Amino acid sequence: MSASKLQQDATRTNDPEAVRRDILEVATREFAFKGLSGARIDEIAAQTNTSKRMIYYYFGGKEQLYRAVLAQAYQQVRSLEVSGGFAQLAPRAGLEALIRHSFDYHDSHPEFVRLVMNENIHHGAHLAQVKGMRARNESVVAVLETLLEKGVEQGVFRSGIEPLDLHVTISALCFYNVSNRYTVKLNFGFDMSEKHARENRLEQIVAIIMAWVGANTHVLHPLHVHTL
Amino acid sequence: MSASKLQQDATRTNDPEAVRRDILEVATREFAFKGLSGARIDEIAAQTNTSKRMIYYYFGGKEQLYRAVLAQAYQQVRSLEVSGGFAQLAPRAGLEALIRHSFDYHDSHPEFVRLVMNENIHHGAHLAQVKGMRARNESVVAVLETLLEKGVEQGVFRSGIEPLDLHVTISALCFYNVSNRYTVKLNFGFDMSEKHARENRLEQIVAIIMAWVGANTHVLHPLHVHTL
Amino acid sequence: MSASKLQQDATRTNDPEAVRRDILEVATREFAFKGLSGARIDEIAAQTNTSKRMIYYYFGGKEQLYRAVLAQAYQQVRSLEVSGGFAQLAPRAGLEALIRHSFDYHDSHPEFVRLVMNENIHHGAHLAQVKGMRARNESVVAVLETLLEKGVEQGVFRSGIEPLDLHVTISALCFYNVSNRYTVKLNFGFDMSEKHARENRLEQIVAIIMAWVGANTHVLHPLHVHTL
Amino acid sequence: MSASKLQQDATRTNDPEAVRRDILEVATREFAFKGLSGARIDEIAAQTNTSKRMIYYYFGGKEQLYRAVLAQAYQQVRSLEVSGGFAQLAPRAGLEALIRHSFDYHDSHPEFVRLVMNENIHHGAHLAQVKGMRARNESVVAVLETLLEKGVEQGVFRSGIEPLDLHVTISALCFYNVSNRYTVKLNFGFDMSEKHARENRLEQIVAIIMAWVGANTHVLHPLHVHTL
DNA sequence: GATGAATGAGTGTTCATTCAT
DNA sequence: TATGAATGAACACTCATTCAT
Repeated sequence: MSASKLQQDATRTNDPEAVRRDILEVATREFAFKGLSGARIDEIAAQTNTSKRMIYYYFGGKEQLYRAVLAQAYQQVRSLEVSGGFAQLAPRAGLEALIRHSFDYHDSHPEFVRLVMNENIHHGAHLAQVKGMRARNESVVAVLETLLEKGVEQGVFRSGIEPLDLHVTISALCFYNVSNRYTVKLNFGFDMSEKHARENRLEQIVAIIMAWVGANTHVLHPLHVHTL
Repeated sequence: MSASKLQQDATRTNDPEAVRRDILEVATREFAFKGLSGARIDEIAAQTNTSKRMIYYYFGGKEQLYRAVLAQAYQQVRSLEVSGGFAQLAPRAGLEALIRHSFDYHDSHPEFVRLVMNENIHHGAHLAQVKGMRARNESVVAVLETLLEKGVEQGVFRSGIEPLDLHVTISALCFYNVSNRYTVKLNFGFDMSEKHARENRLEQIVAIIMAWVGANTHVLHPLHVHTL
Repeated sequence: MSASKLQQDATRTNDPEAVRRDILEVATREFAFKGLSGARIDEIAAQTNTSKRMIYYYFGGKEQLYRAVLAQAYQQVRSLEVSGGFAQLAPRAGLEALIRHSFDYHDSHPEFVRLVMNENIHHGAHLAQVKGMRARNESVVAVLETLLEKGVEQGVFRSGIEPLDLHVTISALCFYNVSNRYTVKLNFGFDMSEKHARENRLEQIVAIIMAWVGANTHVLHPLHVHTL
Repeated sequence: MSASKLQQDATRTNDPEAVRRDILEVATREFAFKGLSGARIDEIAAQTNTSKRMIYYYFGGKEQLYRAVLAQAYQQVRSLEVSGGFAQLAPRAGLEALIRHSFDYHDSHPEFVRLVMNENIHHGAHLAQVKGMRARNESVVAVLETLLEKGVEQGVFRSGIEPLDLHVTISALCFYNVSNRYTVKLNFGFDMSEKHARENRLEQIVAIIMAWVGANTHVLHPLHVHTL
């Protein structure tokens, strides 16, 4: 019995959850690559083991499928972050581990990064309709809060840094390294996706954030020089 | 008053350059909002003073219009950066001014930010066809190089920081603050576009970078804790 | 039950092959009448029992539909010629039968003639992309070759005539009688499509070719008088 | 002074007849190549020394330009045929000379051939509106009539052949050799436009017609074998 | 649940033609 | 007389979605 035959049988063998997963996986790739309006239902269906009709059967339509993709993508990030156990580590070690984890996650999930870009292009219109976003995300900030508090107590972090600001800083640096790969390559001829470049950049990001949150950092008064 | 002067004042301006600008302006907005495939030529035309037909007369097609929009957007950023005269300032003052300028530019040109996001979603396929990108961009890195060199010489910056890495760091922090506004809002309920939040974040970004490049920063050895 | 009701039912009868045939038939007429660029997909669709959308579903596009029409038109001619059984007849009878068949086919298939004209106007660009043309056509020449060989052997045909030249001669005379009907009518007021004219012309064509291939024909040395 | 400059001046130097000729020449090429609906006014204008506006100024529109092209093409053929002086020659010599002339004319004017094909595709709709077609053409038939009459009188041609039938036969054989070049090439791999093939075919055509009209030709009774 | 066929509203694009100068 | 800009109607083609079986 051939492989394709087996696959066909597998689909026929009435595993609704497998069908859902199959569709979702293909759709994630397509939406990440081409955006909501750029992706084609026909192309998604063609890459699936099922037919186009099933997409409508299981998800209802293109937009709903897109939302399901979004929800699933976010669910994965956050669940990993919480279960990382960073809060239990020593402050510096915990923060650094969290940074490294964030960097790696973005690096190994470019589709997630592109989906988030897409949502921002669309003003978050679709993410807004995905339930439970807020709750899922706030746990990450809680972890950072714990680490910051312990760090300040132990004298290794300076005070005055908001957990959310720290999260945004980490995200910004990790996100950009994946999100803007193509334009950076075209504008400067520098390939941020190369192994060496990625390793290098990770150390830089750790250094940047550690320098900022470090207790011994002299934060000089900004000069407020405006030239425009 | 000359005849041509009179006609310029007339209602039917017959100014090809103005028509081009009109189309380009509307198209920039539409493409930034909806992406290449999401934007509609009909809708763009409807918002112009001309007809759909003229878009084809002036630009040739949807993709070419998109490319013209991209090229113009990049041209504006870089020309401002170079003419900023940052290289002539004292190292710390120059760098800080450049950061503030970058932040302000991203903040006041969200369409540019979205266009860049879009290009990255499409793997830079269209930007690749816009000529002269590389040359335009390298001047920014040159400015940073000058400032870094002078700073190290004067003992206010530490050595070992690559100009391009510094540029990427500045960009990442400034870019993200605009690009990811919507998802941050939805995920954390925090509005990064509010006046107070923006002012606050700018000072943070300056502090982050200054702490990193500062000569007196203790860069501790990374701990290399991997949790994944 | 009304006529339109009947038609609607016919379309619903879910017979893909019938839909294909329907489209192909209408398209043949339209392309023959107006050429590739002159024909309109909308008009073709309007004359079918299906919609414009289905033309794309079944054929992919205008050019592909045109090619399908071409391929089908050629398929019909050749299949008839081969199955004519001319090669089995006595040389003179076989040749004459083939001429009469060729004349009748052109006469009763003016769309085929016009499609061929069209292809020649376009330098055969589309026919070149239809597969299996060469193989289909060479069988006709083989039939003529058999007849000529037998005829020379039996002393009823003169030697030295190439099968392909004979085919071209037959084709030229039969083709022109249909292809150039309109210009001949306008230039000389003579209607070649009238029953009497057609019957008359067929006998002439038979006579012309028989006179040429006949064993007893005195072929005089050409005079080579050039007047230009 | 550059070549293009000279040309531009030539156009500017107010020679309306030269402008007309220029447009007509380009249009003949384009219409012959692509047919009426396939040809583009923009492309014709681009190949001209003048602008698109001038085509409308001189000819009124696309269809009228097409008609002007048609009229001019026919004018050239016929004027050459009449002035050939074939009627003054001995019957056989005159007929042969006329055949050779006709072959050469078709051979060296493929655009004319294609224009005629085009007209036939369009049912002669446009040629019908060109005045004086009938008168121009009947002179050719008159020449053939004279030759046939003299030939029968002198015993070198058999009687019973209509001048117009003879004309149609000559035309058919000469026309097809140019008109159907592309399909013959694709269907049989035989290139009728090669020098050797053309020379060969001309002698064949002369032989075919001479055999038919010759006084000594035995025209056998047709067998009337129908196989369809 | 599953499949190929069908659909209508829309989407980018082209074309002959005319206007303003 | 000549030129670039402008126009609207038409044209080929696409897409998400639904129907019949």
